[in-house]
Amino acid sequence: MVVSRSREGARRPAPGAAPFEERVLEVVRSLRAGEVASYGEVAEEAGAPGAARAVGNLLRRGIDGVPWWRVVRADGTIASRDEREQARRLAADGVVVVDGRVRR
DNA sequence: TATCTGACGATAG
DNA sequence: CCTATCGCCAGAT
Repeated sequence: MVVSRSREGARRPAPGAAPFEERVLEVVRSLRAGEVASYGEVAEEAGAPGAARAVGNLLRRGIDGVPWWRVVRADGTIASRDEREQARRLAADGVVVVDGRVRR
């Protein structure tokens, strides 16, 4: 039928779906010690492909109870305000960090 | 509704 | 390896 498909490609939150923020936090909380994901991967997992930047802005607010340090840039570099702290936490997780960059 | 802001990402030089 | 751009997104103004 015709209906107006103007916004056809737009990825709007499915009716009843948890808002962006909650979906993202859920993904981050699912990361276990030793696992590292990029902002882009988290965004995709959360059902918001391309929203990597928005993910960073969300974690930037500093939510507690969320392993924010397990999220790094796509190229493995650390991106938090306290790179030292993030590197320290990653190391505690057993992740190899060399020169501010996650080894893989 | 229009802009501005960034813990992003890909690309070109 | 580094800087400059440009595209994208959700939030805040």
